Amino acid sequence: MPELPEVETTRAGLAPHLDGRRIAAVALRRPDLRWPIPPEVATLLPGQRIAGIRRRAKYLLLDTEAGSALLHLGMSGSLRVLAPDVPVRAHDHVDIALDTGHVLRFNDPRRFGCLLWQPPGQTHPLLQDLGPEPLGDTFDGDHLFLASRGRRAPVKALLMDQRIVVGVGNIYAAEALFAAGISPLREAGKISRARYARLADEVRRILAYAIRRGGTTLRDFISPDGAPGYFEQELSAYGRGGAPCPRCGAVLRQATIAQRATVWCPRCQR
DNA sequence: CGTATTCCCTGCACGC
DNA sequence: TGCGTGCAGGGAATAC
Repeated sequence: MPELPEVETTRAGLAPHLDGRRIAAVALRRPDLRWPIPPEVATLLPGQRIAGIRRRAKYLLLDTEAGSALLHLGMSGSLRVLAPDVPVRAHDHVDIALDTGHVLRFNDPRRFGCLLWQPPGQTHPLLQDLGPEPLGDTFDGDHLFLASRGRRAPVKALLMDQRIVVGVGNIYAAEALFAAGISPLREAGKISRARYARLADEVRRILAYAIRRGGTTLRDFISPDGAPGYFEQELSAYGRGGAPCPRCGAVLRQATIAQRATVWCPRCQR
């Protein structure tokens, strides 16, 4: 499923095919994904030149002078640049045809994704309250430490709160907490500054690594497939409940924390 | 305000 | 083989 590294990899893969191109046509096969697709997407985008494609958190913004298309891949969405003769498949909800003849196609079986509109100079409400980028300059251990004071929720919930820091989903929260040796159950407000420094470092390291890996397998976006490059066998904790801890061999525990399946090592993570 | 719960949707892995 | 069931997930909406 697309997490921040997959979204960033998607952005990087699409950019060479989209930058500077003119949009020839927009085809909406479905009027809604998670929310209704606003009319501007179909009425304003055709004829526009693509100034660039940006990422903010797990959102992608396709910028034009008329405004920006705001996309989220949800958990099953994908964007591909395809040759014009590639047949439409199930769940191919939106086509954005380019002047090159290629088509930017949005496929999303579960429709947790969205396609919305952001007028020029405005910030969409969905982007309004987002926290800092984990790979940006303003995210570090002190940020987590200060944001966590007074919080009684488990640290895993804090880490996945997009108002605190963006882009850390269930997989990377589990992996970062494992790497930092912090129990996901620990009360966020009771964790030391030093331990948050370690956690922030691990978040950055793991996300950066995953982006590097994704980048190697998603190079060619003009192709019918291309799976995300973060392979399951590289995960230490996520999805491995009941299996031995890769560091100490103890049986990894699994429980539901903040409504999400969570795996951790009861010996390594305190 | 912070925290917990519910819901959206479909594909897939199960068990019978 | 085919059915039913439960689960997965981001994050907004809702409830406390």
